Amino acid sequence: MNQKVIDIENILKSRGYKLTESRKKMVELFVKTDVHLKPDDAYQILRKEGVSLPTVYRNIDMLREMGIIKEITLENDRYYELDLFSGKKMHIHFKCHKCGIIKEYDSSEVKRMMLEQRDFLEKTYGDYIEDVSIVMQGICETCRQLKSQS
Amino acid sequence: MNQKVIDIENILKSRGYKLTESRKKMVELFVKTDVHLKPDDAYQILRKEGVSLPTVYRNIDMLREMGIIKEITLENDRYYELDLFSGKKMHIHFKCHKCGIIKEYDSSEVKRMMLEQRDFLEKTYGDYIEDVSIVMQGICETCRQLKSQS
DNA sequence: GTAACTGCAAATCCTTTGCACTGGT
DNA sequence: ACCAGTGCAAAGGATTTGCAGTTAC
Repeated sequence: MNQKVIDIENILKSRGYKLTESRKKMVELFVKTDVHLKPDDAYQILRKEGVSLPTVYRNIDMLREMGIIKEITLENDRYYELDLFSGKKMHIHFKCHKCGIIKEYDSSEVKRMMLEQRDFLEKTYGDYIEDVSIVMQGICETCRQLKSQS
Repeated sequence: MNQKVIDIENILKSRGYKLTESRKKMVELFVKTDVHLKPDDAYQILRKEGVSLPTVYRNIDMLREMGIIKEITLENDRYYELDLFSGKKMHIHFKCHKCGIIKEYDSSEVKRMMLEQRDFLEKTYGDYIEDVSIVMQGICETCRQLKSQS
């Protein structure tokens, strides 16, 4: 079994949570997919294994409070994704408002710059910044090409 | 009357929209407050002038499509604020998860860096980025001080 | 005059909750 | 055996929609 899954399960147990079937399945799902899922996305997959919607929501809340997954909000939708092993990971998402695709920019260059910005802002404003989420919107490469053909 | 209000009204008229009472009042509200408002915040103010909730939503959508206001999503809440005269304005918001206060970082230094990043990402990934919204979360200065006292 | 706009009420969608039952320790 | 965790059904809150009446042009 995946080591991350085992680690997370141990964390849950050590904090007094029960390792139920639904929780195991949810943890596996988040580790396996490793991308943003809406609660209903997770439900559509987990329902096949007999997990109910309220349980999906309840366990999302629990995993979030434990810092195992994190929330990203884009427009009216909330997404969740694995966060535990990401350290001070920065989330830089792009959403195309033609086709709606969401992708994550994983550029170390940008992350490095963003870290500098964070430190600068902390110094300037005195706030303690735990989390940075950047959402960019526009038109993705694919849609741009479609556009120029028509 | 405020010049911005007049400008926006002219834009709406020129695009074939009717300048109804509710729209005038909404435009004035967004220009006057110049901060993020939830749909219901706007409604609580505008209802006193006889504007209904569905109309608030419908006109928010319309003003957004016209690029006059823009949406910011923080956790489960959607906020809207004036965007027309902001050019390629970057929105950098900070939310304290102790007291819930939301403030905008208005640092030209960070905006300059963010512009570089945007250009870099456009080149790297080929997407056309129209809009950048950065949400930082953590603990604000005030709450940090309260914490250290206790 | 007429098409766009509005208010009202109802529908819809996402999320949460109450409660009795079940499963993990 | 106990209490956290679950499914179900129902409640709740935000947003959207259908429709008949109204207003700006």
